[in-house]
Amino acid sequence: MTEQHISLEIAPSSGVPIYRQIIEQVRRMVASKQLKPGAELPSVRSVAQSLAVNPMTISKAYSLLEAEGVLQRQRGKGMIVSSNLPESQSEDQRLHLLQPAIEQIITEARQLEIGRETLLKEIKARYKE
Amino acid sequence: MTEQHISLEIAPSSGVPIYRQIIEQVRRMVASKQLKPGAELPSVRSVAQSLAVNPMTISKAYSLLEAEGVLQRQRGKGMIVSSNLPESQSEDQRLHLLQPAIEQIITEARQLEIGRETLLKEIKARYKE
DNA sequence: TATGCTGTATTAATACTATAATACACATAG
DNA sequence: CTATGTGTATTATAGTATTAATACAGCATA
Repeated sequence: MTEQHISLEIAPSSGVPIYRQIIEQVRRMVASKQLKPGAELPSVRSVAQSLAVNPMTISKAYSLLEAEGVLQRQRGKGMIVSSNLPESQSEDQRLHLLQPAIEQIITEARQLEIGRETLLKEIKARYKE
Repeated sequence: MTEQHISLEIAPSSGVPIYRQIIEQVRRMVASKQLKPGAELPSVRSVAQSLAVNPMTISKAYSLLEAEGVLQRQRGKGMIVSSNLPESQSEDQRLHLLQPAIEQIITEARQLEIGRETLLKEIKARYKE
């Protein structure tokens, strides 16, 4: 079964549609090779159950990821990460996927008049690796 | 007229409803006193025009902010920042409003396997104050 | 008083998001 | 073959988001 045990999460009150939150998470995990080409994704029904959402919502996310080329469908089995993906993502390329979040947090910090050093200090404190 | 010249922005492709983006920005500017109690907000129609959006969408945001107590309506004139707001927001309190964005960017960085130092360096480079 | 500015209400239409309950074709393990 | 597991399609329903075109009441001022 090769359980990858990846965990998908949603922020119910964020305003971002559930299927989009799923898509973005899978995209990031594929880009970082936490999900390698050929890896199986958890089934639509299991994700739906653990997130307490409708299976069709997860199916929609998977379908769009398939259309995007990130996933491949295996009839009767499940979804796997595409085997023919653009070459290994360098850290610079992955950083590109993080840009929107960086722009967002800087905008919010500016509007809150929270200076750069305070922001950096806060992230340093919260980001345990 | 006391033009405050505050600028509201939206990210059309973010999935977050426009009226929620407006609400969050105003909340932050009020918390940081960039919008002080009594300050006039730009009119529904002017914001709608500059964002190329329907006036009712902005009106909805303003109405919800009024219900929340952040804004007060002046019939026939416009919206102003409430005069009886909870006392001055300390930086700690403002930092609280930033927590969701911090959680979000750390989650994304982890999924992209971008380490703390890389993240900090990138923010430092982008945040010019 | 007339003009022009506020926010808002109304009605209608459209689109998107999500849920629920079924059903189907396919694959695989027993 | 049977049972169970894939993803997906269908139909119906609901709530939300957004737009459009009007209209109205209140305020300010020339």
